[in-house]
Amino acid sequence: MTLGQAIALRENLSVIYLILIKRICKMPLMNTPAFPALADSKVISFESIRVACRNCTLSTLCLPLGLTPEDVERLDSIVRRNRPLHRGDYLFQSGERFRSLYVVKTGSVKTFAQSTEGGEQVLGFHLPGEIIGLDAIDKDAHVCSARVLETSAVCELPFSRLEELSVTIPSLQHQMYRLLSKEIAHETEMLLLLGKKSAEDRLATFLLSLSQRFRKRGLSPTDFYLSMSRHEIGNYLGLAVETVSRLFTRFHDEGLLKVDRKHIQLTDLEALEAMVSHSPVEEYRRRLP
Amino acid sequence: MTLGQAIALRENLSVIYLILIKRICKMPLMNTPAFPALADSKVISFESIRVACRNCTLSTLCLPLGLTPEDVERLDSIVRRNRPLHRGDYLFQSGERFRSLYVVKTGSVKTFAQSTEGGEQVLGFHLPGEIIGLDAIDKDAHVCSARVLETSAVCELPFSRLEELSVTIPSLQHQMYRLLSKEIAHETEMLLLLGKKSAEDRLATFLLSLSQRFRKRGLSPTDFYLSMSRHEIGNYLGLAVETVSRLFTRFHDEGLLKVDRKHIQLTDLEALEAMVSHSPVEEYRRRLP
DNA sequence: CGCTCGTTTGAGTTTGCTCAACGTTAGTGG
DNA sequence: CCACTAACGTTGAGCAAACTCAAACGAGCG
Repeated sequence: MTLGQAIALRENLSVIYLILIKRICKMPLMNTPAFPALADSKVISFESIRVACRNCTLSTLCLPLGLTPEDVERLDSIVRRNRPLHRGDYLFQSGERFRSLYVVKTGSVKTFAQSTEGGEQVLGFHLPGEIIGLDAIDKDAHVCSARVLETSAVCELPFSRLEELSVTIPSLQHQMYRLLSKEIAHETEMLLLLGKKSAEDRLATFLLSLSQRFRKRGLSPTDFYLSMSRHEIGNYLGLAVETVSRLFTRFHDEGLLKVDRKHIQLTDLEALEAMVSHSPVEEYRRRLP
Repeated sequence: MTLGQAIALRENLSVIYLILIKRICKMPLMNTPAFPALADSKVISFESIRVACRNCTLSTLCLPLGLTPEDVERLDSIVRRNRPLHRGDYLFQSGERFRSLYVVKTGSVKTFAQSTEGGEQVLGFHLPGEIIGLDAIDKDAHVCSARVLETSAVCELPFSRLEELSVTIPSLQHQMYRLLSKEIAHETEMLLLLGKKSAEDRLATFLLSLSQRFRKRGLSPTDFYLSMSRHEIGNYLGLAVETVSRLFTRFHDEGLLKVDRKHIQLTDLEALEAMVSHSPVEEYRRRLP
């Protein structure tokens, strides 16, 4: 049971067999304290992931933010909701013609760039509500690849249609600008991370970033499962696998967190936050609601 | 005499005293093989940097790309051309309210983020035609600071007006999307650089990037002056000053380049390119015109 | 001329990498 | 259902790339 599936369950399926789920997942249900009481006898239907934008709880994170109901409807009409993808499936590969942006609906996706030596740099892990493919607009071709880390549902937004639509909906255009800008600002933070921070600082920052993103999605910020491997974390943070492993062990020993394979419990958020260096801007925002 | 000034001279001033310039700059004029014959007797007028977009040779690099003459005219009407800035002047500082995007017209600008420890991460060096401030749209506040590295002219584009305009000019909107996307793709490359590459690879990549950007601007790709200090280069590349210095010395000894203070001559581009690891996408693009 | 800043060079240190071994998990196929 | 295997994760030892500290030099500026 991973984050994406938990969200799928909570947000999109009205009725399921909890017990069935538990057996499928072979681990306790995480992040589902508010799981609705279950009574009926229907089995998971992956068709039900095809939720309209107006009913999607991710709409506050995704593109529809600030749009009128009518405009959301128009946006909804261009969204393609394909069948769920499975671990390892590609959303797109580097070099492919750019056609669509993708929004993670449930599950998680990693993006990565490849270099000639076969070397791979993980560029990001994308959680529900996050948009993928923005870097492909300029060259009209994907400059990185994207594969799903676990069974995931993804909305597809044909970019040409999105662009047409944004011509007629100024607030959508604004939202697009914000989205693109947010991505730039985020990568900027990553540059600071990779350029200046220590291994310890990097992992702490990574965990806190996940924590905050889970919180935004109404999930536990202190208790979650990682959908990516140690290798992928290390690659993302510019560290060797061994270093990541050792750091997890050390953090564990220092009482900062509990770690059991992919299951993470942040037991001392304060200490973890004290460990990372913040930018003054982040600092300022922290004091706001 | 630095790049920016050379461009200013070539592109914006119809008549100047070459000798006067030489004295001011106290070094030979670089990158000005096509310098127009000079005859008249007018002194530099910094007012003349106020070139309309339609006459600006940077328009192929900057926003007007692909716009009709009428639309360029409309874009031109919102551009503010302020007086030149001098070394160390701020375009904006982190935390400031976001009002405008800036396009370097002549000279060069560095952007950098600050962390609580007073640590500074240089995010980029911006040459003529390059746009600054795209990361501020989302939060409506600047998340990094920008200061000019040498006397520079900068066009200011009030973003609210630009946004209004882009609603009515679809090709401008498209251009904006491309621009934002390009920035993301560029930072992606930087992530790969900082995450995976060796010190040697980083400096080589940096020099080649400069080289290519100079070439695009019609300047010598092999003979140029750096407007930034070793310290700033090191900071940008995630290296210590000493490492940068040592690498320059080593590259020099290996016959890859000649370096005298800020004056760089790349004598063996091939070898330099062989040194850096390319992404398959870059590889593919390289084979195209 | 003397000051400061930027750069270079050397010496020693350290962080995080590489290599290697081993235990564990999960996926596969009989 | 279980055995097998490949991938993943942890741990240790040694190493090296790049950092820090220190000092000297040169350029540029008042």
